[in-house]
Amino acid sequence: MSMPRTIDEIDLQILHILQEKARIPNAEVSRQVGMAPSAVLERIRKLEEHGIIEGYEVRLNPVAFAQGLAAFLFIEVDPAGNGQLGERLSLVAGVQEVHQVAGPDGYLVKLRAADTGELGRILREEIQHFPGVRATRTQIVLNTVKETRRIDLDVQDEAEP
Amino acid sequence: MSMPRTIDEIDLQILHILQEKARIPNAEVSRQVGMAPSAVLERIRKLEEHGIIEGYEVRLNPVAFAQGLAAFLFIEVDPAGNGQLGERLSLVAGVQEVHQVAGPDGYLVKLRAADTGELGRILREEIQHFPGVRATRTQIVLNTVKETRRIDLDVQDEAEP
DNA sequence: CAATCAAGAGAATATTGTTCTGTTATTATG
DNA sequence: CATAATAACAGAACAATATTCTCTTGATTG
Repeated sequence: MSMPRTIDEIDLQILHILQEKARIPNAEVSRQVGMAPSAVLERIRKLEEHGIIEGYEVRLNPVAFAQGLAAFLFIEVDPAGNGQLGERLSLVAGVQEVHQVAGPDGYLVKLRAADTGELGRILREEIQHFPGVRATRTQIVLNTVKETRRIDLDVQDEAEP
Repeated sequence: MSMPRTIDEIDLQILHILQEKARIPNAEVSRQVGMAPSAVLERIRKLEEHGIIEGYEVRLNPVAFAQGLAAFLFIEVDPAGNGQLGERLSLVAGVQEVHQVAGPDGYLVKLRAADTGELGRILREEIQHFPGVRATRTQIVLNTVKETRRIDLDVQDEAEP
């Protein structure tokens, strides 16, 4: 039996194209990488099966949905930590990211709201009452220089998840 | 002259479908919202033209590209602020987000690296030498509970950008 | 009450997605 | 070694989709 092939140059080309514009037609990708559509399709399917491609997303303009304000919260937790806190935080309206972090211990939360009024309300009326929350530090985003999920496709090793 | 229509229920349905799975065929979207493909295509194009849809992205597994470690840096800046710092930070390998924040003033940076060794190297050999950097605080992500860019499509008002 | 325009249905056609088959190169395996 | 198994791909065939066009409708406006 032979191994299922690792990520090669052509895979990287395909992924690079998809990172630029994920809704591009398969036939167009084939043209750009110089292979038959069937071959490209097979590669993309394998990348999906192996969990290297996790999904495809549309990027929406937050301003158009009254979510123009971004903020990061650092939430310091009680020593007798509540295990459900992360889950509860992730359900709050506008919360896009919840990470458990070290140094110092706590949660880092990224959220979006319409304005500072709404942000304050969420903090005061929701998050600060969650059990396990000892203190919160809020950092409001004044200006976003970069915001992406792209991965540099040159420095890669491969490893199946 | 009549106005170019605001975001309505059908637009929200379409955007919701695309947020789930952006590479879904147009014809399938039409079926799900009960409209002709031509009509859905026109709507999607307008959403793109108006900047409500900003683009389509593939989501890759960071582990497959030796970017399994995530960290947030808070970078405190010199009072005599250097205007280029944000740009420089955004060019560092692995950096996915750079936000200028208030309270206290500085930059919040999200970056990915293979491991703590590489992270340390980036901090020591690159970021800490950038002019304008006074101090950095590093928070390493132990566990990510949620990480998305989706927007809740129910609480929306509409507003063209 | 036309004239104008946005919005969409439906048909026509260009293009693409997907499956299938055959070929080649590579790798196990007896 | 020989040969069986497998991965990877091209190319063709067909199914499905994307896209354009035309026509209709309903709303708005001068």
